[in-house]
Amino acid sequence: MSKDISTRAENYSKWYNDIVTKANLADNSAVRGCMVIKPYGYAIWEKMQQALDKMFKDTGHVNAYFPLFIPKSFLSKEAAHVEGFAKECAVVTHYRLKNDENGKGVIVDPDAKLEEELIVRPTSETIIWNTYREWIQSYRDLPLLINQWANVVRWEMRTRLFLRTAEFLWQEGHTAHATAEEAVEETEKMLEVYAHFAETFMAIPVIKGRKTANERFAGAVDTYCIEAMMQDGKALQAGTSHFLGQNFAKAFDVKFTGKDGKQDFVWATSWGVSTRLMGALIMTHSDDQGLVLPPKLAPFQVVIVPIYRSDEEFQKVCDAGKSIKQELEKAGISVKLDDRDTHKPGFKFNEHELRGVPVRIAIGPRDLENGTVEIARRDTLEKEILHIQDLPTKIAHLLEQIQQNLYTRALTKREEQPLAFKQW
RNA sequence: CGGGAUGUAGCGUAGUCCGGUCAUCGCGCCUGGUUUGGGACCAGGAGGUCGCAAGUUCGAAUCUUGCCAUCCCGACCA
Repeated sequence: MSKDISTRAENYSKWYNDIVTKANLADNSAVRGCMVIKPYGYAIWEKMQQALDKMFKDTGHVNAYFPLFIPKSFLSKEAAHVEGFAKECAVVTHYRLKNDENGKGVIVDPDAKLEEELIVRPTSETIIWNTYREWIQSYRDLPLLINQWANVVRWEMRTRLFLRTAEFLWQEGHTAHATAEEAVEETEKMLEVYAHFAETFMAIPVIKGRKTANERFAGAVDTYCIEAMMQDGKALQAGTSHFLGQNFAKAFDVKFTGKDGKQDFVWATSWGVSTRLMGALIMTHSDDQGLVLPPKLAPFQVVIVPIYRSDEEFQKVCDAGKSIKQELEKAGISVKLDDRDTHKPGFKFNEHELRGVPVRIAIGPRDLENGTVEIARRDTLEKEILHIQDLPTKIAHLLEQIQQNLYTRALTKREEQPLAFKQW
């Protein structure tokens, strides 16, 4: 609550940081610009991954994994690409440490210098297209529709938790096609997938657009993106999909023989979303009480808080809580029973609000007598009393309503924003 | 990478200008008891290289220099 976090009006940036850290999503680490994603934050990311991964697979893609390291020479094969990334690359120059002869600790062993330096991938086009050369000979090998879940490193000067970190998690799709038309179609299709994901799962209305020439991805012919409006009136680029033309095929000499027997370079796309989506999620829905999560991405959708005085009451309300949990789970709702006896109910109420749990159920002795519970929704902070037997259907409905309300609310906010187009 | 600010216990802070029992207070943490429908109360207790490193000085949280980190504004970027 305001006891813990700044308000948006006071200091928007501080409010954002407070939510990330106080809701236990992530923290800065000992490594400059790199964050520790904590279990609760990672659970949200896993939810996003699951939903996206399914959408990728439903559109014909498969997952694979390519190396973290890229030979330096690869990066320079596509001129615009290296131009774009050169300034923010971490470079591996040695492969061994040794004890410092003069004192404590270890030093880099000068004898263990790599013949060719390795770049920690800022993105994987080069290593992937170098590999595709071996995989693609014929039009029969196309299209090649591959996605990778990975971490990448971009040595950013100014970092912010989730929004811009030196290392971040993402997925990168890399597809190869026989024709330009097909590749453009893929680029547009994946942008649609991202837009659909943002609106349906994250409850974030997005605007689809195309980047201008100098905003384009380094090495792309055309860059499409989805942008979302944050509560401070700034737009956040939430996902990009690139039509790469034949740039990388030419750089890595990836040709295929068509039905007509003629050779041609392969057409390419790449597309990605990152842990920055977490930042978008946080900034779009949260309020001065803390995080607000859309039910479809909440690690648990419902929390049950037992209220009791004696040990005997504790047993009774917990038993009731357990059976409610079971009934809700049967209805496909994820539930956590907060049966910690080390914290008071009021403390738990505030904590779960701070962490954005969509629905809270409070159950106490009074409820046991009446066959009711008190439920509270996080988005509006409204409470009502429900009969226990109605819970599965009513809560399922309520969760849908919250999901919808968050979207509508975000859309309204966007429309009310003055046209101050600033970007993160 | 340019401009500005900050760094004292897990968190938030007092003290820094005017060097000298100054390491303050709150939250949190631990123990015991009473509590439990919106962040409980009482009593006791633990916890600190004052960001790091040099320097000035009889003496440095306090002054000087360098470094590191974080935050804000900008440029750049997913």
